Amino acid sequence: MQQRSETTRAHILDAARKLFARSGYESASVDAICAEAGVSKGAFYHHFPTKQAIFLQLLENWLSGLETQLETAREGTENVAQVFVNMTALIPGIFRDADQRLPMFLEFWAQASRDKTVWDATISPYRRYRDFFAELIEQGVAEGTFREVNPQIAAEMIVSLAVGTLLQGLLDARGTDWQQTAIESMQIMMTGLAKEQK
Amino acid sequence: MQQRSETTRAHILDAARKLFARSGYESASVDAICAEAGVSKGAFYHHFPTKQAIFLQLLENWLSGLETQLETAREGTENVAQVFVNMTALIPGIFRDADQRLPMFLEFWAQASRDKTVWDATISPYRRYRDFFAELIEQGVAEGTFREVNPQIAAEMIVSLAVGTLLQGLLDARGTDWQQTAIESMQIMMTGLAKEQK
DNA sequence: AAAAACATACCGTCTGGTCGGTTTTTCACA
DNA sequence: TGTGAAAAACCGACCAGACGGTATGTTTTT
Repeated sequence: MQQRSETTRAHILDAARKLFARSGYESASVDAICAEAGVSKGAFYHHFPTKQAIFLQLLENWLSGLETQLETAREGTENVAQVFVNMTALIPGIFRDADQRLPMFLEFWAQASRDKTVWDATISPYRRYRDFFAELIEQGVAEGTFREVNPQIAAEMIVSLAVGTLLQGLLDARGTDWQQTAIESMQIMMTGLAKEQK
Repeated sequence: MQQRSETTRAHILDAARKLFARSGYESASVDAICAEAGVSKGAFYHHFPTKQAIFLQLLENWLSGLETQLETAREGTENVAQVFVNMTALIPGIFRDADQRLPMFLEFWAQASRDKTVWDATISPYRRYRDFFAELIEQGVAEGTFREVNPQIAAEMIVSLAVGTLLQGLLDARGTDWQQTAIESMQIMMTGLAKEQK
């Protein structure tokens, strides 16, 4: 069986995620990752060709996980309002993970703006998120829930709001109740998008 | 006169800004910065005690510049709507600068989440931005322009939207007209905040 | 026994920072 | 205004250590 191999690989990935989050991509040395994982350098380079490869693997894992969560929120719903209610329920979990992952996320983006390989790996899931929300808005417009807004732009606005709120939550963790801010921001935005005001 | 000294210092700062943006904080070596600036390593360490010091100086310069721009947008205005109109006019300039500065900005935030010194330098100007918008919202509520929203939360929403839009504009530069998105997002948000709907 | 998984010693390179020396600027005083 | 010495500005060779990656050997699984 290849069980030992898979365990080792998982240990390395986990250690890398921890160290990237703690000290950043450049500062987290391969040696340190190996030490944290309790394996040798030989094992590391047996599983991953370069340091960047493990970085890309972590990126892939995280982004596809997020996508799954989003699609789950839409599953089985018939109107748009219901989807956004479901998404509100996701917020605590997202914030819980964020502390661990966001510093790494910032590095992803910083690297993506310079490195074509990282950019490719980042941009396609990101565009899928955007399209996901654009479809949702379009559906809402068709349903009569939303005004006749441009779905692409509204989708970009949603992503901006999400990213911006997460980043502020990361930076100023103990200053505010960021979950509350996320929910209320979403409500203000929904009011701005809604067709009929009460 | 200390003119030579000041010129050298300016050269170093400018070279550092360029290289940090191009290759990132860690990858931009002191040697490379010196070469770009056309000075020696001795000159570098005569003006800045460490590599991090120059990083902090650039952060300070940028953030205080942004603050000045914001305050200019408020100057001489009497109602809140006017301020936001003025701010809209700032958008093209901000986006023009962003390409050069945002990768570095991402690094600032990534570092701020780990390094107390960088965090301190980042958080206080950031809080001033937030308070600036909170005051603005409060004024709008008092004027009767806005609904009775929580000014702090609305301010956080504005900053989130700004940061998120800029980041997307950086990442997906050629995919959308981001200035247009920024303006329309702002309008949607204003509609959500406004007291009376047309 | 073949192959996959893992260990370890090692290498060339690059890094931030130092240090002793040289050049340029400043300024008190003649 | 000229001058000379102190101070500031600048130079560039050098260092100790850390880094990503490799090469070769050993253990474990198939």
